[in-house]
Amino acid sequence: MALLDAGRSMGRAFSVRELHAAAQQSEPKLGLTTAYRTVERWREEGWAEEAGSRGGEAVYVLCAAQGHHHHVVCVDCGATALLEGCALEPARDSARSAGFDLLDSALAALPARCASCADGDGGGR
Amino acid sequence: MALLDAGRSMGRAFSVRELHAAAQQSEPKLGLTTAYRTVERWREEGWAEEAGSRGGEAVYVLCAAQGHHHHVVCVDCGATALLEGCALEPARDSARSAGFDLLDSALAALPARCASCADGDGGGR
DNA sequence: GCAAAGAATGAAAATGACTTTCATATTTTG
DNA sequence: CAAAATATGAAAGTCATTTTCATTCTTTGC
Repeated sequence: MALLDAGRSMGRAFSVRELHAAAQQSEPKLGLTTAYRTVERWREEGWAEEAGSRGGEAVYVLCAAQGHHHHVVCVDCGATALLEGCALEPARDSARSAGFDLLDSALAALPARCASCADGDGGGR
Repeated sequence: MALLDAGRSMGRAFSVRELHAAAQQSEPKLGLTTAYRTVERWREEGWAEEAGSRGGEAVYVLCAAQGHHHHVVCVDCGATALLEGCALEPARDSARSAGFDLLDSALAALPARCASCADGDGGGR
């Protein structure tokens, strides 16, 4: 599917509209509605995670790994990295002792800033 | 200000619309626009943090503490708790070694589920 | 093959949160 | 008290996301 190729080839977090634009280069008549529906399905099936929003649009990341893992996502340019190990365990313990269960699903993409965006490079995007 | 009273008295995360509805009980002609403007200002000034969204609406928490701290927020009922210590330091270190800086501002409210919502109580709200 | 049933698609319309605009009221300041 | 600055609300506008609905691909059984 053109959308999947497009998603993989951008290598960073993307909004549905960006994904749609990229996919249209190989599949010109692909509709925006389908892009929304497809990303939603990816999310339900665990292939993608919502990673906050940029400029009013929700952005998503394709999951590199299955199972328990966390990404870090640059809020400026969308660059991502996979975190090693379970860096959130201490937070989870702390939450548990307050009577809460951290939601891994919602924490799969941690907002951050990558080095080049921090430098004011403007990064990519 | 009626909005501040309303915010404090709900004791959980709230959307702008909920805050507006609550505040209107004591100030019937208060407009929704003002509620949006006020919450935005709270956020700029550090009195409130955005805590994700529920049902398409952004939700906010009033900050109990100033400075470095993290809340945990139930995505179902909006209940909140303040986490002790710097439970996110390990995650920050892990991110740093990948070349990213975690954004505290965006992580001030960690999505979770409180005990009563996990039990299927439906919690509050 | 081939027709009926089901799923996927896209264009256009609808929804709804949030923002802007603009004219009015309220506060500040001298 | 008048002039300037600021806050307010109603209505209109914006824009991402969803729905609707008619059409087009896929199945599946025969």
